[in-house]
Amino acid sequence: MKITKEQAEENRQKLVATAARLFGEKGIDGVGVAEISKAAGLTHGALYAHFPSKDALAAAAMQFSTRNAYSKVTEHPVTLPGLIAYYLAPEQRDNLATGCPLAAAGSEMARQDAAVGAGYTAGFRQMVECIGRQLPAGEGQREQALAIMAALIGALSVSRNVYKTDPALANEVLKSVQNMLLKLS
Amino acid sequence: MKITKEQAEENRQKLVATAARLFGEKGIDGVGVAEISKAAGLTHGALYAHFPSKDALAAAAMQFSTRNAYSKVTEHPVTLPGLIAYYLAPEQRDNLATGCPLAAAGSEMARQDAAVGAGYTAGFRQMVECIGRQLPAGEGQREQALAIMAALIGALSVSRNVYKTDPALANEVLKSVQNMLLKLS
DNA sequence: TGTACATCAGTGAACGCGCGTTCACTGATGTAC
DNA sequence: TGTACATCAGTGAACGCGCGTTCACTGATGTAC
Repeated sequence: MKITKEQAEENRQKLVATAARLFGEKGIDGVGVAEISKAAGLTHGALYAHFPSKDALAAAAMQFSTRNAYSKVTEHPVTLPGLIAYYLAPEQRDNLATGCPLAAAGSEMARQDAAVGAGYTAGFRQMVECIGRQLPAGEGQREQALAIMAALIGALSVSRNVYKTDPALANEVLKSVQNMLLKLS
Repeated sequence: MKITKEQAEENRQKLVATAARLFGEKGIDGVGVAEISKAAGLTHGALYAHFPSKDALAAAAMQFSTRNAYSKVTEHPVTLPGLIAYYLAPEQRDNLATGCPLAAAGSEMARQDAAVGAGYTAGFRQMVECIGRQLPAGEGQREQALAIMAALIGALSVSRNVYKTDPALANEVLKSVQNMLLKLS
């Protein structure tokens, strides 16, 4: 049963958004095409009408996630302390689905399709530039922005990894990195 | 064909060491029991004579990895700048197999068996204490150690994720975090 | 020390299952006349 | 505007494959006598 072009485009976007959410929650290798399609209200066959493979969908989902995360960070007037506090809030840690995909990705990028890794890198660069704009111009500006972004990602990642075993430690990690980064700026 | 107790114990250790290496390289969900057993010179059936499940093996491998990483860091007299430089050397990034399991784990701990997560947390605590010992005693000692360890893990993780797409950026990340941490101490 | 036998680490075929992908088919949409 | 037909998004059964796990079996080891 063919449907309108508008409906088809809507379905495509639903697939990407659903995939982005589920990949964030369970990792790319942790969700199957059947689960994604079903959650988007379609069958897996339909997915292959829009994307040639799961890898292609993963690449689209990564772009979607990073664009989303970036616009969420920049939609309000940003200050660096505000950005750090927002990024390291416990709610960010507990919200894998729509949180920052750079932290959710863990180390699995190395094992993914090249296009997915490229999306990650592009998203990382964008965030680094955003942070750089909040720093005083000068020689160490870009370097400091890189270090801050890496520390933010590390804090969120570690906090998530220890959370199940030791929630108090997970909170300590977030707080510690936040204090370290605030002292720097 | 039964073998000596010594040989059996040796096989068990070989299984754990091989699993630790392969899990580090490809992630726990990225390697099968058949591949691990074969690489250890056994069949998958033998694995189940030593461990009740793949999860149990993963937990043993995580303990093995963290113990290994810790002793590698502490076997030489440690200074904080030396530890940071060692941890953030490009060789560390390129060596997934025997590198720090805390960084290799990415964010996949949340989806693993509780025992594996507990091993991660124990390893993290141990490293934090090791760093803390190099810091001046005082109120912020533990907090600073936590932040440094999280930043180290983030740097390595991000560097690995962007490496395939942009090796120069990957090196910049390591260097930036190293400089940031050295300035602190 | 020599013999009979129980133990159990290791083998390899088999299990059910979920994976990513393919494909013949459907039928409303969009188009050509 | 009305009719005939090509298009193609979506369906759902089927594919081969690798996964974690089970199990009947093997045979040298370790032990009891």
